[in-house]
Amino acid sequence: MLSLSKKIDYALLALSYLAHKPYRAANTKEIAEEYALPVELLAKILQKLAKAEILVSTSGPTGGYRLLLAPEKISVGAIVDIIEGRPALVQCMRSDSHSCDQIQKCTIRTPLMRVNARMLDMLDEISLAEICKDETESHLVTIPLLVRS
Amino acid sequence: MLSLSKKIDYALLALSYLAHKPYRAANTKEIAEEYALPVELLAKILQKLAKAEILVSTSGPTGGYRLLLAPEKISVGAIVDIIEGRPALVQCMRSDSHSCDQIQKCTIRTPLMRVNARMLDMLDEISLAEICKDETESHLVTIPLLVRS
DNA sequence: CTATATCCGACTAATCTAATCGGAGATGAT
DNA sequence: ATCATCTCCGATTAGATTAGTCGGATATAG
Repeated sequence: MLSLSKKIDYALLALSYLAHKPYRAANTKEIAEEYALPVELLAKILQKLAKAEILVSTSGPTGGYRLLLAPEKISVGAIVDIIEGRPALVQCMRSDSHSCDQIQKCTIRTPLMRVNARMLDMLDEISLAEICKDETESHLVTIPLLVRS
Repeated sequence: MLSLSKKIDYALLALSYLAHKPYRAANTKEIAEEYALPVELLAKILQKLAKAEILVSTSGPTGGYRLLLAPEKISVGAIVDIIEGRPALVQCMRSDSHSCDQIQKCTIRTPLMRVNARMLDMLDEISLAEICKDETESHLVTIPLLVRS
């Protein structure tokens, strides 16, 4: 219910990891171990991101993935889109299934589409940079506490 | 993935039906037939809404449900909350499960909580009245097309 | 040529959601 | 008073979605 899939979680974690290491390629195993994620699953996620040209991949030893765009240029909406397809509040708003089961008397479709649009807008407005930056913010919370005494 | 459950759909349909008939009680069967919904499932949904004092119920023949509040006073967020519990973008933000599986190195928790809060705010801002009103609005779209020739 | 990568489809397992079933407790109408 | 028609509630089954696994192909640095 209104939750992100684990795939999206994993994608965000991996992307934030890569955003912090822009100078070199990181491979699937390395990232999976960092966050204790299932390697094969993460692999497929990274493959999709590479195919969508969010990441570049290089094969062979010393290979791995690297961010292709600046974190500011990547939106959470785009990531969701790539990995799970465009989300929809209700099934009848998905690109595949056009018909509301048998509900032809549905009176709430139009307003719900507006809500749906608001949700998509929200996701598009959030950049990967925003998802990454808060390491520094939580440091700003921690350090004063250490300094206090 | 970021979708409402059918229970929520059914709840919104039922509530919009009741909003259009404020003068009398409607029973489960009547509403279920109107939208071709499974009766027993709808029954449980209405029961929850009644328990949460969104609806009042009266038993026996001629009984049924009636809206207790004006549609403007009921938010979609509240309905979601009653039927499925407070939604959360990721599991670790739910009131029950406090711990991120094994991911202690999670770097994205704080920013995601902010996104989560934005989503909840959005749901709280949308009233049942908004979900109901668009019958008239979609008429405003249709009529000019008919008038055109 | 070999070890280490990405890549990709098909499959199984686990979880979550939808729907059904059985039966108890009100209450208005006859 | 009893009967038909409701609400009410827990337990269970069925179905759909998501998570995770497996086997094998292709690329490449050393």
